Amino acid sequence: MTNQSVTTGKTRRPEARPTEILGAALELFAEKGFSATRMDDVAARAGLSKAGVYLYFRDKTALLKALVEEMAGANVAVARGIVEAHQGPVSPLIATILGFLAGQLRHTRFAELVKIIISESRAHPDVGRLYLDSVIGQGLPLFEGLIRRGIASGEFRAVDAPFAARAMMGPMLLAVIWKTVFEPIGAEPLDIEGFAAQHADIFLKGIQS
Amino acid sequence: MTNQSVTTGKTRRPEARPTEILGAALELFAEKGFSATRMDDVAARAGLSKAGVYLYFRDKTALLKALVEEMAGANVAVARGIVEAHQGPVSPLIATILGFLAGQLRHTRFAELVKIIISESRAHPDVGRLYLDSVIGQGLPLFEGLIRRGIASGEFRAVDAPFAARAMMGPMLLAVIWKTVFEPIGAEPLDIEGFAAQHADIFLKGIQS
DNA sequence: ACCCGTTATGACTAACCAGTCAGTAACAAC
DNA sequence: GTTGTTACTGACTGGTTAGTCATAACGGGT
Repeated sequence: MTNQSVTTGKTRRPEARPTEILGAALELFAEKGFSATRMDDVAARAGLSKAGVYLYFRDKTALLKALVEEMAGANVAVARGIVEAHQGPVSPLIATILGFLAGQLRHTRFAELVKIIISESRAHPDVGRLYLDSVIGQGLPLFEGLIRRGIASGEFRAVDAPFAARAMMGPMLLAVIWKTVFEPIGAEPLDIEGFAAQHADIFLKGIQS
Repeated sequence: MTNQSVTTGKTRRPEARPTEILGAALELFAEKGFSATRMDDVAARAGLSKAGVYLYFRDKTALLKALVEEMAGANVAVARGIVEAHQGPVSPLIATILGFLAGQLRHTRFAELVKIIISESRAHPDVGRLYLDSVIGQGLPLFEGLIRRGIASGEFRAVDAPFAARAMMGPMLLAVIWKTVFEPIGAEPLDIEGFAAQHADIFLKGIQS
């Protein structure tokens, strides 16, 4: 509307900046890790100067927080919607969720982001807490509820719901670490979707009544 | 034999140094993380000067490598011994191994070390590779073999052994991350042994034929 | 044509820390 | 004692980089 000027380097496009900067940051964080990424790099890839980045984000950490909020927020909302809308036996839903998660790990930067949070949470506890509150604190109760539903309906035997929910997520975390830590240094690639399917199969048989 | 002088600060004790330095390093790495630990800190806690540390270890990385070799080497050897000596049905052995691992996570710095390897493997790929070769590369085949044994004897159904072995370890990795990443920033503590037991129960029922 | 607020930048600073090196203290041998 | 060797240290260097600031370009409004 307002600004139809050329897309050349030096033009100013205030509204587009934050998105561009976050895009650049996400790419670089995923490629090189958080601490190895210099603010100059982010700026360069976003097409402005380092000082320019600081017009839109207070901190290097603010970049990471924004990325976590963005990705986490979206995913949790989707998951909550699916879970709450679902009727009938929960087993297929659990399998679906695990498959969906596997797809997310393959096709988005979700895995890399989780790995960064794990690596940086000692140096940046607020980021860790943000993830703990907005992803784990939302997601785990959702899964616990699902398992409780299954127990109540007689579909599952009486396992400990918090433990079971964590056991359900464990292998997905392993997939994250495998992909982001060990594949880059030479481990043979893991077929995440196949793995998730096999895990769902074992897990569901394991809690079936 | 040779050196019976006083144990005062400035005396020289060449034989004891490496152990003392590694001990200090392990404590500090576990407390503050690898990059946040300064060589001066390690030196101070070990009771000598920073330059002194460099008489015994080439690098900061060399400290980490030595720690990984030490802890990993020991654990894998034990596991291999137990697995190879075992006769009869493998289910109880798998439960035992998971319980043993849970104990190790609670009572040693194993979890912290794993977390550090995960965090630092981008900046120090040789450490990552060392762990990949000496722990994962040794441990996983061991568990895969166990599962194959169970399948062959009719104890387990025909699951994919590599996937199943990873599904078996996934929740233990989650315990590592929970303890070292989220508990320090305020997550409620996880009863690792209870969790491991519940997981073993689910997992074994899940692969039973 | 000229403002003037907004958007942008180059150049700088301040802090941090792994790793080095020239030199010192302790001990052993004689 | 004196000398040679080993164990050790204080003080320094060099490289790195997040965040700042004074100054410049832009462009819409009049």
